[in-house]
Amino acid sequence: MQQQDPVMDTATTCAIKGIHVETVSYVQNRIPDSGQLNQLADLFKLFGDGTRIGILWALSESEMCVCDICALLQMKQSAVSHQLRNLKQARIVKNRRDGKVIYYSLDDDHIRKLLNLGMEHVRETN
Amino acid sequence: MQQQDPVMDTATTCAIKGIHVETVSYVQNRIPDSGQLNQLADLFKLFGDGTRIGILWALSESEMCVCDICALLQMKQSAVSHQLRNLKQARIVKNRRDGKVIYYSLDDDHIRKLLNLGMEHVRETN
DNA sequence: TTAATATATGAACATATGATAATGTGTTAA
DNA sequence: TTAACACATTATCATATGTTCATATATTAA
Repeated sequence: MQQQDPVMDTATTCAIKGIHVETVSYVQNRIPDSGQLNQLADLFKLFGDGTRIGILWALSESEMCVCDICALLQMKQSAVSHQLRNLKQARIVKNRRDGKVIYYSLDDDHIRKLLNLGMEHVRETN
Repeated sequence: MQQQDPVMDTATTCAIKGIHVETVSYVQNRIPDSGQLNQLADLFKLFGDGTRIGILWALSESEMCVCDICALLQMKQSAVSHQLRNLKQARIVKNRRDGKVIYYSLDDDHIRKLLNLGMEHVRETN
């Protein structure tokens, strides 16, 4: 995109007149539809909590059962179970049953990549 | 990690007795400290909102001023400004002033990679 | 200096979210 | 079948979060 001067445009919802019409339409044609953007936001939302990130990072190291995670992260079983449910609904984790025990693991290798890429950014901004 | 049988352990915070001691200590040695995990969660939290994802994706296509974003996403100037502030504090976006206009852009190429990687996952789970 | 524009900020409010307690479900072993 | 265990679910509550309205700040042009 090249630089443009702001121009007058009366057809905006916000109270402001000077928008860069070319930029806006350029971006409009390249941005995903709001459905996909919301799905993407919902995915990241699940990464946006300290305890869930703990669970995910743990599962990226090894398959674990619910009470292993409780012990590791010092959380109540109920809280862990609730979060695992959220993560499973979004297909971020999967599970298998072996007798009374249910083992959880990451569903997809994208998850591991996202964790690592995010951590790279965190470590660089320190 | 090899499979282990659950064992009895009375020193757990949750009410459950059968944890895989080896797994838990294995993971405990590999998981980042809670400070870093929280920083990582805070980063992803900012990606976990539809309007912010819209802003970020837009900025990944082109530098834009505040009112361009308002027009593009049909949002109030105030709402956009608040979110840009959050994104800037986390060094996810940066800005430059040119007269009365302030142009925003992504601060870092990690951001673009995270967006793309996340979208890959979204598209595959559909 | 004053008016107009672009953006930022503060307070208030409604909604979303995560943790908890209590209870329910499913599995195994006695 | 009964008890014990691992996990899931429901309801509730306190807190976090995003948007809005009103107003403040900064820059430019007249």
